[in-house]
Amino acid sequence: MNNRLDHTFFCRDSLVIAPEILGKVMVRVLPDGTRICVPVTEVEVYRGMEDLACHASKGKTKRNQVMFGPGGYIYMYLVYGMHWMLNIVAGEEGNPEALLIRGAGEISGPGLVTRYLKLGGDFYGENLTTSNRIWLENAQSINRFSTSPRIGINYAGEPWVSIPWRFRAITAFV
DNA sequence: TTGAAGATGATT
DNA sequence: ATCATCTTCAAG
Repeated sequence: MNNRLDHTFFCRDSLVIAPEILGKVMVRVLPDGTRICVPVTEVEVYRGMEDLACHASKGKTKRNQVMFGPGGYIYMYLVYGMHWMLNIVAGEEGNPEALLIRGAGEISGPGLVTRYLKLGGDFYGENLTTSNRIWLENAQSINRFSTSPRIGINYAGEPWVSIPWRFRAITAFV
């Protein structure tokens, strides 16, 4: 009974994955063996070189290179000098897309999610389909969700600031 | 080598 | 509305 989501789930268009990943269960095993299981409740899609809000839009760099690989890997990065962001790489190899995890369980906010799950830079490049310390398990997806523009990306300009690529589970249905 | 700008969160 | 805090990347 292996319930873990595999590459067939992650190696698809991020816009297809986004609504489906809501409600899937993130499992984190701490060094002491403690297991934290929380459903994903909010994500944002960063999709391809043309998306000026996506870190991959300026080309491949040491920091964003994992996004250019196949889906199912973790892209971690630090913002504002203090908050680690957890992203799940999506799509086929060569197609830089990722889902920023903005909410999980009762936690709201991408920086708080990584703090709660004890995730940092050492998770950069982690393979979600084989890792023994973090993965996603299948569960019924949330079929009630809302979409809205992404947060904190005003620098990207139109149409990227307005495009509704933020997907939130409606709390009452989580 | 340097500097400006962040995919935020807590506080005023 | 402001600030903490520091890596990344592009410019010089």
